[in-house]
Amino acid sequence: MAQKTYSSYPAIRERKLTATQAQRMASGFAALGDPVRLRLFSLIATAGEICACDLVEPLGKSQPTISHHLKTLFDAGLVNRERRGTWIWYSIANDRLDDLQQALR
Amino acid sequence: MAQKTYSSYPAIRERKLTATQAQRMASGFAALGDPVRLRLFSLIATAGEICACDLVEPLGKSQPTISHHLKTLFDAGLVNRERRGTWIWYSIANDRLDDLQQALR
DNA sequence: CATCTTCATCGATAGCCACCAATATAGATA
DNA sequence: TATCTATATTGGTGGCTATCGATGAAGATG
Repeated sequence: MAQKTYSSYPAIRERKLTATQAQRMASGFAALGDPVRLRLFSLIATAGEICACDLVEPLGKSQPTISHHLKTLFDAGLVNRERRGTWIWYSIANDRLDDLQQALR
Repeated sequence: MAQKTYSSYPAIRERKLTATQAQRMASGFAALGDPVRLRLFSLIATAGEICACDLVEPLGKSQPTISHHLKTLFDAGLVNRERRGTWIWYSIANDRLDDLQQALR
């Protein structure tokens, strides 16, 4: 079972956020705040898991640009990454996504 | 009853996003992707409605900076704004927030 | 080892953004 | 009209970020 690296947040409508909570939440939403990353995220999510090699062509961006965005998603804790031989497979970090979703409840 | 300006999005785990959907969603998450704005949003949400004059001091930023962030939230469709005499009152745009929350379902 | 493929990193550029001081705008009040 | 208060806008600066071409690193294969 996957490790949970981020703690849950209070519902934004119910409690005032501390500066620290806001910082962590913001890093997640900022990662989702780019259309290329959202589409990457959606491609990964609907595929279940997917090779990075299949994420370059659909968005019409260069390979370094896609790699950069995947790193941003990974650093924000939103996706998992696993090397299998030559290829790297991405999947959604469901706990992190759920935390962000619950924060907007 | 409030007008709904933004349409709902598909659940990000279920369907691939089009470029247009990703663009609109991203504008919402980008607005939430800053700790100062998240704390403003949380202050507004927990208050129900709140005067802009009460949003400057809690965050320790200048009045123009707070005004700038409030404009960003407003332009992203996340908050409502209403003038009452000298003061301006802010409240959460619940439909827009719900749409973003449901997108992460 | 030499080579091929996949992916990440580097270096550079252009555009965007957070922030503040100063100023403008608009409503209230006298 | 003159003045006060609340809020927005302007102008400027420094820092971040999206993007790409070129290059590097790491695994696979012969």
